[in-house]
Amino acid sequence: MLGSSEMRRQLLRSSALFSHLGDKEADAILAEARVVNYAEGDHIFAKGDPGNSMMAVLKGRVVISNPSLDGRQLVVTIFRESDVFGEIALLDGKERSADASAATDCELLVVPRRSLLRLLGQQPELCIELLVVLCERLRRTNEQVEDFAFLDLEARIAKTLLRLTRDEKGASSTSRLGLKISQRALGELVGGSRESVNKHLQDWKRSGIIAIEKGSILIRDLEALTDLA
Amino acid sequence: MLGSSEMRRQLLRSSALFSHLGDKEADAILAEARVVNYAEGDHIFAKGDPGNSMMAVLKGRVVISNPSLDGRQLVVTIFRESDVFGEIALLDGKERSADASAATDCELLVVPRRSLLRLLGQQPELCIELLVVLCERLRRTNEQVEDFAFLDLEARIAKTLLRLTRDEKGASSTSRLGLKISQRALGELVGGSRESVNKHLQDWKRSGIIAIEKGSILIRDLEALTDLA
DNA sequence: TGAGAGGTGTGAGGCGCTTCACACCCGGTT
DNA sequence: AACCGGGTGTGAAGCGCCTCACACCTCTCA
Repeated sequence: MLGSSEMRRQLLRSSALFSHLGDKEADAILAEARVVNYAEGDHIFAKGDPGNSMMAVLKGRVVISNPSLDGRQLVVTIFRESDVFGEIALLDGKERSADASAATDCELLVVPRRSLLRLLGQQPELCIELLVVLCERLRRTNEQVEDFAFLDLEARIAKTLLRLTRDEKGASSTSRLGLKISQRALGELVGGSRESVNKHLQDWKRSGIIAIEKGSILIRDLEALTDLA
Repeated sequence: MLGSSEMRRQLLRSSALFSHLGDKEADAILAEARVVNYAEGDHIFAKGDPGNSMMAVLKGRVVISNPSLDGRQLVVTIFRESDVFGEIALLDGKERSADASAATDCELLVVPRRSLLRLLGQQPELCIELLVVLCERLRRTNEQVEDFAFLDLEARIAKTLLRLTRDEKGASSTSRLGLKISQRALGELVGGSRESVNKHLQDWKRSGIIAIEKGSILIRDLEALTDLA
């Protein structure tokens, strides 16, 4: 257990937000943060909950989604290792603005509101780092609004398909661009029905743009897909 | 001109973001900021421009909109006195993410990137203030995504109608809730066509929810409108 | 082995919204 | 006067997407 404290620092710094922290600051956060495990499907927090903590993903996937009155759902984002989420409610002290649940088994670092606020007051650098994270978030969300306003379902599917394969296979060296996702889940990502998603995928399969095998989607003509988006 | 420096500080502090600044800090910003005037309809910046400044609205209205390829437009927000905008591009140093133009004659305080960044590093309080502003922005944008995903055009019109009257007449004491806006502009706000907007307004007029006179929309049954949204 | 759950494929019908087309009204211009 | 541009009102046609309904496939579990 001797190396444990250094290991924990490394863990913390694997998140973009905390990557520039010195040992002292890292320890300050770690002293008050807890590591929590969730099993696939677990509820992490719900829209409307008081937001008194922020999370960093250490392992696994977390989906952020918005419930609608009639039971439908819109998946807003999927967070992975080294991402940080839940900052909004934490910063302004209001309610959580969306649901979060574990898409896979996962491990989260939970930072309580108080600790982080105190640290932000002392660490302008961390503060600026967080500003940048929020800016990125804002750009993505703005783009989402734009997409809903201007793009039809087909284009939105194409776009998110590309995005998903991009950051899924980011560093890995898979020769073929493949993607394993249920059509219902894809529908929730793009704000469409499962049936409509299926129909577009079938169209694309017929034109040779994609192939579907074993519940996985393979992209055969990346260029054509990019044109659609 | 003796009182000018104190007046200028007051001007700066009228923006929520800068309201807690001390004299020294206020002067530091003011020394490098310029006041610029725009006439109604003027272009302030365009999507894709390099973002090397941030603006605070001192007088007038600024519309932030997103252009689409086919010439349509979506109005994202309308900023007014004491609002701040353009922080995103400033903070991450990338391109402007939307168009900005003057909805009325207006007066803006333009803060250059360098000055603000330097100040942010020295002033944790300002930094946190800015974080809060960004959080609010994010919440609004998230809600917009939600609205596009779940609400039909009618509900979106109802909602923005309510919002517009709310913050238009915020402090003023107009007995009747009225609103002067062209139906085309309303369409751009809600992401719909001018014709569709008109048809819904006519429906509402027939049911006595609103009245239309002289190009102005009067809300007669606020409750009914709230139900629709 | 059979039942049930969850994912997939596909057609019919319907609703909401867009586009197009046109008519009307008003205020300003020449 | 005649004329224009901009805002408004309205109907017809069409398309995109949704819902509903149903068939099929595969995996898991009793």
